Amino acid sequence: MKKRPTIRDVARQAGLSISTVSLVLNNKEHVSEETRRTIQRAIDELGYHPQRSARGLASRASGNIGFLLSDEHFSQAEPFYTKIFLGTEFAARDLHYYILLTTVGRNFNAKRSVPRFLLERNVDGVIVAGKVNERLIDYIATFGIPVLLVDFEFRRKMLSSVLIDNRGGITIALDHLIALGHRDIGFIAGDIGHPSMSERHDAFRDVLASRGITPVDRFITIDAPDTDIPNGFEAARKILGGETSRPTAVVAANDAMAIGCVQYARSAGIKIPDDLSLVGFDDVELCLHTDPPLTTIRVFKEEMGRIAVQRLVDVIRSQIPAVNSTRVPVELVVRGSTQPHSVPVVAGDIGAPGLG
Amino acid sequence: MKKRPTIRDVARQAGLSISTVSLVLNNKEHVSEETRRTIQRAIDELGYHPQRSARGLASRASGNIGFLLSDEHFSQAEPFYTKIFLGTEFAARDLHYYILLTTVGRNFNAKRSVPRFLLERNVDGVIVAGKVNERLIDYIATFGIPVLLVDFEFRRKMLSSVLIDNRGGITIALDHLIALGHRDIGFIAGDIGHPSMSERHDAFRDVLASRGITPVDRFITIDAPDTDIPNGFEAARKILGGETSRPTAVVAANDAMAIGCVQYARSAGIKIPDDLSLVGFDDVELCLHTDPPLTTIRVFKEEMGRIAVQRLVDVIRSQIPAVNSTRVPVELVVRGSTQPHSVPVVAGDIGAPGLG
DNA sequence: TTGAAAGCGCTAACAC
DNA sequence: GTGTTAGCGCTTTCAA
Repeated sequence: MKKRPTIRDVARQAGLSISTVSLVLNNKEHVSEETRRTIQRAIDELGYHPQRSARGLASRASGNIGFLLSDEHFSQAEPFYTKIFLGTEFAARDLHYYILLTTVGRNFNAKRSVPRFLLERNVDGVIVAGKVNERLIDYIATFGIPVLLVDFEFRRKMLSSVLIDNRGGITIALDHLIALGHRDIGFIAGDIGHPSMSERHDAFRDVLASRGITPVDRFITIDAPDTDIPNGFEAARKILGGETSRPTAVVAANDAMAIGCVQYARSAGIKIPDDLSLVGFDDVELCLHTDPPLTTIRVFKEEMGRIAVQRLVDVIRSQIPAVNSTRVPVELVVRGSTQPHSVPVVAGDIGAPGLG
Repeated sequence: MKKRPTIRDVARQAGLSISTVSLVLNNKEHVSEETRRTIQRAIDELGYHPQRSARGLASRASGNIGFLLSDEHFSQAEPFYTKIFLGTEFAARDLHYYILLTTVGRNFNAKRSVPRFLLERNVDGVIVAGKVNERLIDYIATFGIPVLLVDFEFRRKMLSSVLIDNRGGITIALDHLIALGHRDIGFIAGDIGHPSMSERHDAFRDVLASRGITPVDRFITIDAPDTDIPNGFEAARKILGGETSRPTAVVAANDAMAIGCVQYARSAGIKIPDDLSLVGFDDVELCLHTDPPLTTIRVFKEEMGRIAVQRLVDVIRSQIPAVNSTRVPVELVVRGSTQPHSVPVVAGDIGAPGLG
């Protein structure tokens, strides 16, 4: 446990002053190349690393970024937001920041349960992932530090955000199904207050219509309170369990609900993909382990985290609070849960069921 | 963005000195109750919170705890270590610490890729989760800060650790199966270099023997390089796919491998639980979604994280580097993948297959 | 281009 | 019990 060198030691070793060392440490200008090299050599020789607390105190910047996530989102079985967090961690490392993660309850209350890193001025900016209370955002704003939303936005507020190209995802999902011959296509979603969910729903209706297919309300269920597997199961029952005709394909607003759909289908004797084609959204690991593996829309979660940190650090460093939203592209991953729609040739009725 | 009050403001407001305020902030003794109350009132009125960097600089303690995890562990599909991390986060919040997470490559090299929080003296202690390189531990030791291992330990090193009661878990798993009438019991594991894995394996053999059942080597596969689903699939094939008799029950060293086993069984036409009872280990979310849901040994992952932080903070605060290991108990969760062993009554051969 | 010096907000001796 | 004061290791004017 040898005592670590300080900036003073570096200055002495280099035969220069500590302020010049500081200039070099912070990559400031007005330092001759030679001096820079001399100091760099001293730094390397001593194995010097500036101490975070001292820097923080002197510069009034903590070097930390807060990552705020709702309890519900974090404890979700599927590590969707965890992957985003991981991405922030990687980007932060490159940019010499630390990420401080904290979860917040859905019902934010400024009188209690305030993220400590705000009160202690221990973050230079905050990334908020997923759905949170609007008051929380307002509250953070009172601290005068930049905020960036990931996979969330407010209708009435101008805030920088990193978002999923939900519309693009639904578009390629539908075009995939339509190319396979499907016309009777259902849709299931939940937690429709989440922007990603409502965007996917809106896009579903718009794109379908734009392809000349009228969305059938009976095939659409979006009132589930949450987007987990049991809710997907129930939603699937509503769409597939009726007496009347049912869709030949379903788009689920996320993979968890798609898996619920798989489970319902199995319980109801509906074969995937023979009787029903199914497309999920998000591409979480679970997709790989369903039977059959799930065709889905891949979301680059880690990449979203990376971008979020880069954007936020840009704002922190430049002090320019420009508002900008980034849509991260998605891609279609075709696995086993979709196949061409086969028109029953020996069926009693004419053509495919429910074609209209 | 109002300027935040400092300790100076509190002192002025209370009509006392800043050192007395400091004493109150740090819950030190030798302060009269009245003074304490006066100062507390001033603190509340001003909404004062001590600034982390300043505290850190003056006290040479960062107030942070490092959480070190190997890349492989973090990117695992199943959020096993993520749950542990979450637990550390919760405990840290209570104890007014922050967790700084960083991943490290399996091949630690002190010349490069050193966790930055060590170099910058930005953590007061480090929690290492899962299997890591021994040199990394040695390296951390050179910084003179306490280290605590979670779900890992070194044979030759005395280090505090929070461990799973692996032996206890295997014991209840086996007793469960034995109570159901199973005698021919298989075992699959992987990554046997991980202490938890080898402990589970050793326990399997010991406990079985202690119950009067001789472990059958043909029913045991532990040479998979990793513990994921595909490796479980392959391991299951080795045990169940042979020409000769096969076990009527299998214990998998973790749930992922158990799920691989489920998948193999399905592909081979082996029905669970009718033809084969299966017990996993860990109780990750995935267990709930297999068909049938998996009987498993529940590990209290979040609790392990909590305990780790509490232990580590104890050491940090007391400066007493006592070495102690905690075994966190586990429990049996019976779901659908186990059932009584049914002796075929109308079979051609006598008694159950492979009974010996 | 470099150096001297004044803090940043707090803790911790040490006086009183 | 409470106050005074000297730093902690750095950044940042401001001079030189």
